[in-house]
Amino acid sequence: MRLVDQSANAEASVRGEQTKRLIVDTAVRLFREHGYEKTTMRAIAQAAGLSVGNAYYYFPSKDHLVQEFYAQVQDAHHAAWTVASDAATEFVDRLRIAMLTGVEVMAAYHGFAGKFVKTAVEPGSPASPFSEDSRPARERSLALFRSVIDGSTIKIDDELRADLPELLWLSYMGVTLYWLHDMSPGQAKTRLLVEKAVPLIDRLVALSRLRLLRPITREALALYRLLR
Amino acid sequence: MRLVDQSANAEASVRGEQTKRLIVDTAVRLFREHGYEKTTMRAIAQAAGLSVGNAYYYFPSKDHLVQEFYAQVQDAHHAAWTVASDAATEFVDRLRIAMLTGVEVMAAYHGFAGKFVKTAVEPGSPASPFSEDSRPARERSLALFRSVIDGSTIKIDDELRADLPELLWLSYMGVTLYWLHDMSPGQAKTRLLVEKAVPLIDRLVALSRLRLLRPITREALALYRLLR
DNA sequence: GTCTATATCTAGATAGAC
DNA sequence: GTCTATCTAGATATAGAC
Repeated sequence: MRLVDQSANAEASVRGEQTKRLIVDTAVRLFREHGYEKTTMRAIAQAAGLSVGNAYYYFPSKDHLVQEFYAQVQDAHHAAWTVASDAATEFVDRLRIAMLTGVEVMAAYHGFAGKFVKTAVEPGSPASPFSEDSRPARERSLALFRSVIDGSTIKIDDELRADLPELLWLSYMGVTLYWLHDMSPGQAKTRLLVEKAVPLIDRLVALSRLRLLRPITREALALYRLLR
Repeated sequence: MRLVDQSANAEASVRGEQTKRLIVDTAVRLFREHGYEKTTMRAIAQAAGLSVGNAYYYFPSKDHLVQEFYAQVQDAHHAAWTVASDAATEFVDRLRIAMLTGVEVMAAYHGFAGKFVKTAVEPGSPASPFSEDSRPARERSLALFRSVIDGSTIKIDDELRADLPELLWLSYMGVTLYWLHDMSPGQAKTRLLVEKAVPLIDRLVALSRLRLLRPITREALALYRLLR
């Protein structure tokens, strides 16, 4: 009896997962094809062959569907990074590859990504890159930037080393924010930003080991830890 | 005849200005009292004794009313800064005062300022601090940070000097972004950020004159100019 | 627990009459 | 310039089927 019930529940939740997946895939496809705002909940439901109420049964709001979109971009970034970083051992090369592959996987969505950031920057929003809901995606992204360092031959100040992955991730968030507002053809300015800023970061990391700059590095790091 | 017509037009546009002003004042008051999202266009119109359509005759969207809100905060910042900075001559003091007065005039709106930033970060939004519509407010804010430098006794690298006001303004935008997400009581963490980060900026500005750091300063500045 | 259908609410935005 | 009526779309409520 109990066994049967569990089996029924298991099958039911499998069906539920499939429906959930169907909604996400349809939504993301329509976002891609028509943009975020022009894709209505009614259109998503209709294209998926479901009722609007059913979509809201699985996702409390349209914003929550964006979260799933992030996850897909995240996966694409990870895949592209894994392939492209294979042979690179220099920190400066690995960081450039990490950022450029990130920009590349986002490229197709530049037209409407601006609509997403609206909800992402709002304090308390589940779509915020700093939110609890975003933790899984954030952890994966942080792991990527940890691998940028760990796979490289760079020497890093011991104290900086612990926080560097997070700092690189933050700078990648900054690049993303710039990219959103970058209206140059093919977002060429963002690529230029990466090409030029990455060597600067590389030099700063190296400089931070100098006696002259050590105090200010320590202070900046202490402040960062205090306020994050 | 022509004279009479012009007079009539003038009177009409005066009345128009009054209506416009009435809408703005009512909207900003309601934003203050109930927050942004809970203040509907209907409520604004009703409280002002006008129709919704009339409000839209003067302001193409609710976002455009936010712009007016910014302007008022801007004015308050300028007034507070002028009073508080009077006796300060050290760059580090003046920058701290500029940032802290800014945080103070925004304090009352912390609860709902997060709703504003949603529209402000969207590329192409008139409410963006980088937009053409925001130019007047931005110019006034830039003038404030120019006065931070000009009223001080600090020695600055010649090349840095030209862009420093803009860089300080940018860092103030960063402080504002942190403040939005700062849920500590009284936004104490943001105040701490200002107290600690301002001396760091002060030291960085001083360090940038050193021979050792000059090349990297030049490069960073060149990149900034290229991409802004 | 999964899903449909439909009516309804809310609020930003617009159209057209006066 | 100003109004009323209307549209659109996110979101909710309800009632019921499997």
